[in-house]
Amino acid sequence: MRTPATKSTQTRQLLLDTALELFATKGFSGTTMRAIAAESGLSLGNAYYYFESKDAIVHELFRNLLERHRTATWPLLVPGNNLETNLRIALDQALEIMTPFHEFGPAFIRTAFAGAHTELGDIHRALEFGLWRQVVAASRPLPPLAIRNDLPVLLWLIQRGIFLFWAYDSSPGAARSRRLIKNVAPVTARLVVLSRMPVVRSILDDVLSLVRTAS
Amino acid sequence: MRTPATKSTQTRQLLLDTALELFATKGFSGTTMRAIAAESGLSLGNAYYYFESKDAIVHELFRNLLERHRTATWPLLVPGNNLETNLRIALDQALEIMTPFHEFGPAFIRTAFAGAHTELGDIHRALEFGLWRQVVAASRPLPPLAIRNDLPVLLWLIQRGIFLFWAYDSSPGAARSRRLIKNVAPVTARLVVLSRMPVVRSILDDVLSLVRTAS
DNA sequence: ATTGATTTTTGAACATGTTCAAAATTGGTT
DNA sequence: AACCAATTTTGAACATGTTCAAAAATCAAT
Repeated sequence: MRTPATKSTQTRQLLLDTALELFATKGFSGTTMRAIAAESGLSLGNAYYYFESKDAIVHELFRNLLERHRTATWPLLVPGNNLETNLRIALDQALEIMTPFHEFGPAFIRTAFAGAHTELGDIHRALEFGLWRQVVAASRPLPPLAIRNDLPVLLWLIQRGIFLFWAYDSSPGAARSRRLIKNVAPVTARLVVLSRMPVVRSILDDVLSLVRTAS
Repeated sequence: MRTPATKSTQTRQLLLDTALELFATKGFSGTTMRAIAAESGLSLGNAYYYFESKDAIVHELFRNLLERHRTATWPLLVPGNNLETNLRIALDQALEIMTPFHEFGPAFIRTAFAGAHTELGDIHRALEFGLWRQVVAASRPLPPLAIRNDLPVLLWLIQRGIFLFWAYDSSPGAARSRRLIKNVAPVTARLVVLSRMPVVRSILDDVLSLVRTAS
C-alpha cells in the first residue's frame, strides 16, 4: 500500500539503486548523472524526471543511511547496558555505516543542516530522535528523572557535533573522529550523573533553553 | 615589503576586488568566473592563472571577513565591559559583517571546517583565536584564573557553533541566529562564574580535553 | 478501437567550472 | 640590440549539472 510497485516507482528505485552502487564504488564526484542514467539504461533527461538534482539523490542516500543506522543500532541496545555503553554503541554504529561515504561529508552536512525547517528535515529529525530516545530508555540505571526527557535532545546535539567533525575529518581512517567518540561517551555519562547536582542541572537547563531558542 | 606591488599582485588584487564586488551584488551562484574575468578586463583562463578555483576566491573572501571582524571588534572591547558584554559585542559584530554574505554560508563552512589541519587553516585559527583571547583579556572582572587560559578555546568553539547555525539559518533576517546570540552571551557568562565550583570545573575540564582530543 | 489527456522518455541544447597548449609579454643577460 | 627564460595571457576545448520542447508510450473514457 505504501509504495505501489507501479512502473514509475520501479524506475525511480532502479535509478536510486544504481546511484547508490556507483556512489559506493566511484565516490561522489566520480559519479556523474550521465553515468547513473546510462548504467540504468535510461537517458540523462529521464533521470532528471525522477530526481530534480544530484543533491536530491544524495538526500535519499542520506535518509537511507539514517534508517540503516537505526535498524543496526536498535537491537544492540540490550537490557543491562548503561548509558555510556549505549551511547558508545550508537555513535560507533553511525561511524561504521557512514564510513564508506566519508567523501559525502560536506554534501551530507548540507542535507542534514540546511533542510532543518522543511518537511523532509522533520522526517529526518524524527528518525534520529526516535533512536536517541531509545538509547536513553534502554539504559540502566535510567538517567535522573529530571533530565530524562531532555537527554535525547542533548545526545542528538552531541551526535550532530561529532557528525560535523567527522565530515571534515581528514585524519587517516577518521582516527580523530574515533578517538573523539571514545572519549565523548564517558564524559557524557559523567555529565548525566552529575546532573543530579543543582548547579549542573541549572547549566543544562540553560543549554536546553538555548537549543529550544534555536529550533 | 609584505606585498611587493608588482604587476602580478596588482592583477591578482584587481581580480579579487572585482570578485568581492560581484559577490556582494550578485551573490555566490550569481557570480560566474566568466563575469569576474570580464569585469576585470581579463580572459577567463587568466583568472584561473591567479586563482585555482572559485572556491579559492571564496576562501580569500572569508579571510578578508575574518580580518574585518577582528578590526571592527577589537576597539569595541573597551575597559569596563564585562565578559557578557564583550562576548555579545564580538558575536554581534560577526553577524553584522557576515550578513551580506549569508548565501555563502555553506561555502564558508567548507572553508572554515575543511581546512582545519592545513597551513591556511592555521592562519585562520590564529586570527580567530587572537580575538577571543582579547575578548577574555579585556573583560572585567577577569574570569577565574583557573579557566582564564582555556576560555578562549571555549568561546571559539561557541562561535563555531553559532556560525554553523547561522550558515544554515533560513529564518528571515537570520532572526533565529540573532536570538541565539542574545541568549548565548548571558548563559556563557553565567557558566564562567559557576566555573568556580569544582563540579562545574571538572565538567569544563572534560569538555576541554575533548576539544584537545579533536584538534 | 479511437480519441484525448497524462505520464514518461528522449535528444539536443545551455551554463558554468576547469584545463591546457600555444601565443604574447616581460625581464634580465650578453 | 639580440637572445633566452620565466611569467602572463589567450582562446578554444572539455566535463558535467541542468533545462526543455517535442516525441513516444500509457491509460482512461467514449
